[in-house]
Amino acid sequence: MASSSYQAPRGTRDLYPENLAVIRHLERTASRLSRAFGYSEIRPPLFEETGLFLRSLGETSDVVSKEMFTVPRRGKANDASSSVTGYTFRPEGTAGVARAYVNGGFAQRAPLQKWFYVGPMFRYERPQKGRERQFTQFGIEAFGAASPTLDAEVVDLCMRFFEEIGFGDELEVRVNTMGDPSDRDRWCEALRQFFAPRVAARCSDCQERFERNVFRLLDCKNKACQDDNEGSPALSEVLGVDAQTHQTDFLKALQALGRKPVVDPTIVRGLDYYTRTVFEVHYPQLGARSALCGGGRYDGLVEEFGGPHTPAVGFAIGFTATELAMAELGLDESAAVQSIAAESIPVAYCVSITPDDRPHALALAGRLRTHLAAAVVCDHREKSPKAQFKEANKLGVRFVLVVGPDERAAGQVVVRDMQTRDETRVELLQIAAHLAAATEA
RNA sequence: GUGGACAUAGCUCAGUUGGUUAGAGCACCAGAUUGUGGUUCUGGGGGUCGGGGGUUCAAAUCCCCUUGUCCACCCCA
Repeated sequence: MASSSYQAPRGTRDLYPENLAVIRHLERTASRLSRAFGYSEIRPPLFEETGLFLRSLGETSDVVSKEMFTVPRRGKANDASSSVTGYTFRPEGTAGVARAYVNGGFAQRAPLQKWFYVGPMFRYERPQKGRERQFTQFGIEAFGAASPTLDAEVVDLCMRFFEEIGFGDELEVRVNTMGDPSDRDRWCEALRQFFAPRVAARCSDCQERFERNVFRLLDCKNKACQDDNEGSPALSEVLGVDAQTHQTDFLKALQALGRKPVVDPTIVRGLDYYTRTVFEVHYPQLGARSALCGGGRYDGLVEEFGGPHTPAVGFAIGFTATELAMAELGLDESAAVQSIAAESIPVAYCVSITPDDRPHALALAGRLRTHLAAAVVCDHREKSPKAQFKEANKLGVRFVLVVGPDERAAGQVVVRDMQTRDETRVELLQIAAHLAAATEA
């Protein structure tokens, strides 16, 4: 189908100029909002030692067990003195950022760090609606504070992001707690004891989950399995006092911020590092892939990476699903997006009448570029004057500058305003000032 | 990894029970008397009908294989 025999790798897409305005809007909003909340940008590498992700995400997680883009280490592959077996393109941002936090010595010299990042992530998955092998995430990570008010502020920042993009009441924040590690261990044990005698009667997926991650038995969509969940031990039964207090204070703080979270016990994040607060933001109309954002607290991760015990909380927003939701709500054509698209429209097109005029039109464009903020272009395809006007119109250019034999003889240029169709003759030396003034008005 | 649908021009798609040089709209390029745009009119370029094999006098159309895409499951942003 394509004229080229090469195609973009499965699960990736080319972002052409015409599609980039929406993405830029998301990037700029992320950056502006993060700074407003006191977060600074961090850029860790796009790939890390494979072991980093094994350690942080958990070897049984789907991400690690079947979705990693990994390249083997070259040369010293058999070097037993090195623990590095290979490198993996980051499937998520938290692990790399936490590693950078430890390596930078922040835990000792300035424990409180609030960081954000925007960039590509990679997962070797079967692509489908809202899911790609290379996708972009905007994430924030706040280290060094254990207070539930920080959890609430993080959720607020997340919601503010969507509000700035133009979302309204369509979004839903769902929150839950995973407890502290000891709570989770107790809960896990209780669940295993509860389900061990009955797992054989459940669906094949659940048999898998029982071995891999018992928590997931709880959100199985199979009706029979849901019924079977009746009477299973709840985390709240084994939740420690500290984690419990954290959760109630977190909810209070959210209310103080005017947020109305839905407490949803089925939110059990798939990654090992979460503790206490977990949350997701959903756009329910999106169906299968309705989660736009996932996040939570991970108080043990920094320690896991060799740093001192450091509480931390963060989230990641996926642009792919966000773009889909935006398109559904018409937000991809918002004034903000259109104004970004307009940035790449040239302000002027220098038309040459005869072949002899071409070098002069080219030179005029060149001179104007140093004086004007917006782009100035001219023809390079030997088009007729009429065709040049057509192209200028197609580009949406505001002014056409006509360079012909008459104008050259007079040391002037005809400036045509494509909106009003007014034409005025302007001295060569005053064109930049003329255009600047006309653009202001 | 499992299942389903689809694959014709740059894009969106027609193509009747297999039958002559495969079409439309949009886009692109060029014209419609003298140096000027958005409408209209005329003309033009562009397709190994995803690829390979088979059935047939004849295949875009039927069969097999292959590659790719989309959708869903698992799981996740």
